[in-house]
Amino acid sequence: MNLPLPSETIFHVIESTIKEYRKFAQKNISEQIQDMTIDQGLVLLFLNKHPNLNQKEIAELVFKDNASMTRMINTMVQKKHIKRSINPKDRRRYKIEITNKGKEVLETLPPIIHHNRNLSLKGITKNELNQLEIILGKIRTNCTKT
Amino acid sequence: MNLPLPSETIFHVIESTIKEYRKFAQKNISEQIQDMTIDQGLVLLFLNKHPNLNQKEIAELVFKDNASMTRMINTMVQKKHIKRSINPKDRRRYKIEITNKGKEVLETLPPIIHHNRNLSLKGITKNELNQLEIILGKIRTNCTKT
DNA sequence: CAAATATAATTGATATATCAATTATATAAA
DNA sequence: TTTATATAATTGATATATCAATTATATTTG
Repeated sequence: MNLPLPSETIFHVIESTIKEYRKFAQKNISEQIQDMTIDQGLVLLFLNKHPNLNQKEIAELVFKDNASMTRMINTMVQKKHIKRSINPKDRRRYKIEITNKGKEVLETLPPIIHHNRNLSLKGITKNELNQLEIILGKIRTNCTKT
Repeated sequence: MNLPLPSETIFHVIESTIKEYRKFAQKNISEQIQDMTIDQGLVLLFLNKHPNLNQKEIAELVFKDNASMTRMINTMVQKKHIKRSINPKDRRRYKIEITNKGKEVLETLPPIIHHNRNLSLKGITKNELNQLEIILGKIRTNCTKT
């Protein structure tokens, strides 16, 4: 069987792209905010917009599993960016709240992220973005529906 | 600043696609081979095609850093899929060789991987793949050259 | 209602990711 | 040739990824 090497496939290109973006974005965040990962930043952004998300829902939004999310939330609580409190309506799930310190950090994030997205998408047309989304969507569907 | 949520961006789509593909591919591998990760499989494929790769070069091909690669090679050595030996021409780098056991596993990999790629790219035209590659390439370049 | 099932979160074990520091060897420059 | 610099790999520390098992609480069903 003449199997192309992994490095010759589209998956390699996809992986390489998202990894470079993450490196790039992380570097720009680290230059302005100490001890903040991209994913922790994303969690703050999601919580800010949707304060009633529980851990499971946040996990899904940032592509983590529940176990990873538990530990990630732990470190964010340690850093006092968020706090956990029991949700009396359903004692299985926590209520996650952004602290004042978390809110301060949150203030500084949007311009950095905006800048990251802008630079990394420079020169790419709306139409190309649409194409990208459609094609990737097909691949994703193939993987989940098969 | 009205920043779109991360889940509304193209990066979310890219990340989601590659993660679903990895899940899908890992599931199909695990069904046939015990205790084998995608990345370990990729390392075997690369080594098979290019036997003179050192750890640093392999790392680059599978998007790991050197530290991760050291540990990954450790576990692959433990599992007796590969072995390390000193390279007399340059005693800083190891010679990595696939063992007979590694070769046996390697035999079973290509059909599985072929199947994974085929299914996940089903219904996607050559032209779409080209588009995908070009657009992602632009993003990647923006991230590395900025 | 009581038993069975489902859900959210945690924990343990092991692997991998990441950064900084270190070791050993090779190569370049004074 | 000695010194300085560069390279390949390792190690330590901490965070995250993943799977399986467990706990606590809710919900469904008989």
